[in-house]
Amino acid sequence: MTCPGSKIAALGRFVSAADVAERAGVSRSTVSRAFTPGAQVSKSARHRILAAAEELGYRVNRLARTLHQERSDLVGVVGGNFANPYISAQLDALSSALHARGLQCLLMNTARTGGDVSEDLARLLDYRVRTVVLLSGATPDELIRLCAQNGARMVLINRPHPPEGTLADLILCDSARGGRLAAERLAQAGCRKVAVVVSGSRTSAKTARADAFCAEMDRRGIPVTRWADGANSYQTGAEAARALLARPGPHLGPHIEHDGIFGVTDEIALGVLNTARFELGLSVPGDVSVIGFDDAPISGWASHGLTTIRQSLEELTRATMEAIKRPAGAPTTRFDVPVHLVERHTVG
Amino acid sequence: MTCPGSKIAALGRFVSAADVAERAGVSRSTVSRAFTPGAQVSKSARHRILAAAEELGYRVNRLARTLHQERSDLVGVVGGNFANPYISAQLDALSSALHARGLQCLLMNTARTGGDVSEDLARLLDYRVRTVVLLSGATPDELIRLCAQNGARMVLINRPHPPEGTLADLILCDSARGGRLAAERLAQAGCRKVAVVVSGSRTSAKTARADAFCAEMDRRGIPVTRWADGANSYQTGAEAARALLARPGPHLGPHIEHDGIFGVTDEIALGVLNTARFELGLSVPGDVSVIGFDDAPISGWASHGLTTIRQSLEELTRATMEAIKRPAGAPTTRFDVPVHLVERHTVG
DNA sequence: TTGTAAGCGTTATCAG
DNA sequence: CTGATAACGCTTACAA
Repeated sequence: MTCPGSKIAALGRFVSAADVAERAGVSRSTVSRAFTPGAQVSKSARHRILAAAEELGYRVNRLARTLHQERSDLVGVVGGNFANPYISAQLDALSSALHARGLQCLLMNTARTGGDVSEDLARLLDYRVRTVVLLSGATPDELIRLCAQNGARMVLINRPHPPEGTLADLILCDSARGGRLAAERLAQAGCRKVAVVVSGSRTSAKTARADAFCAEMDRRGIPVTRWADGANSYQTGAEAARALLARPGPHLGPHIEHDGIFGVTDEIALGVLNTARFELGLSVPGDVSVIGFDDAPISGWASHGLTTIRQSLEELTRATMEAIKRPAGAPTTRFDVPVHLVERHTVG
Repeated sequence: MTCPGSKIAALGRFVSAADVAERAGVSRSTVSRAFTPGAQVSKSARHRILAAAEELGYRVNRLARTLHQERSDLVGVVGGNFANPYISAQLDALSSALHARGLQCLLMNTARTGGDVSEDLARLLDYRVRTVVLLSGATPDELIRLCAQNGARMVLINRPHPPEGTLADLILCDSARGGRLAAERLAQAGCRKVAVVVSGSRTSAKTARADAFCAEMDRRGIPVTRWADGANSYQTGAEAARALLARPGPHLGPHIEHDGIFGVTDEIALGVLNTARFELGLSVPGDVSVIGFDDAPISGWASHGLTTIRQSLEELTRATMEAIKRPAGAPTTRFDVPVHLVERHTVG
């Protein structure tokens, strides 16, 4: 730095426009104008102001700026499991897209919270977020009401049965089709007794996937066991595999065996797959076929090669951004994200 | 709802304290007091106010509140690769811990940005974050200066050579020890010619891990090839494996072979591992040993069983939260996160 | 082109 | 216990 007198003076507080105004010898309004895109300021004033701001480390306070505008640049993103291989990829893509659009991502992790979820979510509104995006987890009616009353938009991702009177943009991958595709594929592989592994949660898209799977199997007269317990996690898949694929033996009680398993998320399916292969010593797809849902990046890794139902991350992110970009008063819509079978090596 | 006249009237804008005051028949100040923990309000007034607020869907505007206080509840979290298996786990833990502490997480994804990174990061200050946490990516001097000038704290995670005069809390896992442990383990396995795979980035902790690894190998007289190219990704590991483990043959040019590879992150190491096993048909650890760094959750999966250097996620998160919780004026410190070898099945 | 003044939704101070 | 009133840092008429 060659600017004379530019010794950095840490104020211990945020630099304000008044500080800059004083340094540049203009009024606060002029400083404001210098930072407002379409405003009229003389070249020399702008130059002095920008220099002063640079020296002092001034940045416009967007919190204060937001007090004037009806919408902030804050987008609340809510989820409960950012370590999940698909959700983390989704979050990575979404946060990147938001950033590119000049929007800020206010992240809220609702998992592992003892308290009131609806109170937690409502906290997002304290920051006047323009939109709340629900990636996963519950959708309390309370939040819906709050958003509606405050004119904030909501974007619900993969929530097949949105609460009554919801004022939200819906983004849905075709769970019914996906579940059906999974069933068809296992049937085609010649499975005679199958199972579907869902997490314990009630209202999610996972249930819809499982339902469609069961319906299609029913139609074909193939018996299906429904395992619905635990979280949406690898561990759940592992536990299910131990129970559903137990080999008959003197100490094991009744003989339970399945030759095809559908995990409603890839993480669950990978838990099933690895447990079958490495813990139970089964051949996949020789002894049992496994199919998942999502197509998370790691599912394609050679260590897994999981056959799965893909919901395109690009499409999903594009649709989410479309919804977020809608103007405040626009009517709500619904975006459908296509789904298709990705053939790999875990179904016979 | 049994309240008469409680029909929800969506205002299309955020509900303010003035709205509540009018409905409850009190002044704005009293409304404010009703929402301030230690304040004095009559029981009846509080009751009326809370009821009105509930009906209208009022929430205290923390943006406006922040104008008065010197610190906000916003913590900026910056990273570039949230889909990485270790970073996503870290983000999951951190966001959860922040939430439990009543702090909000303002997430910024700096990857895939064409623009000026330092300008992007500075945008966080526009929201008056009390602290900026850098999970990964570059640390522009510009940002350091800006934070210092504005009295915002910084927390630098695994940035071994912080810029000169940095006013930041440092959180460091013992890269030197980790790199050495990896080298010792490969040497112990009898490796004679090893390689280390780093991503292309310069200033990160990954370089320190690689340096320590090389130094220890040098000391032992074991030749080491350094592959430093591409991103911190699975793909980088895969490409490195193809180059470093190429079998001799007429069309391949010089014979390049290594019997031990250290990937400076688990994601890289997993790329090496899977490519060696499934694409090159090599036995791990029979033909080649592979060791990683991080101990991401998926490294422990039976499909991988990666031997790795673990940096405890719990310790890391705890230290990060400690740093975040420090009061505004507290002197900066340094937290060391221990590191140890996790023995699994990819080193002979 | 610039400055003055009002207002955004809070909280804090100070009378009453 | 409550209500004016003055900040907080900014934007935006309005006036000069």
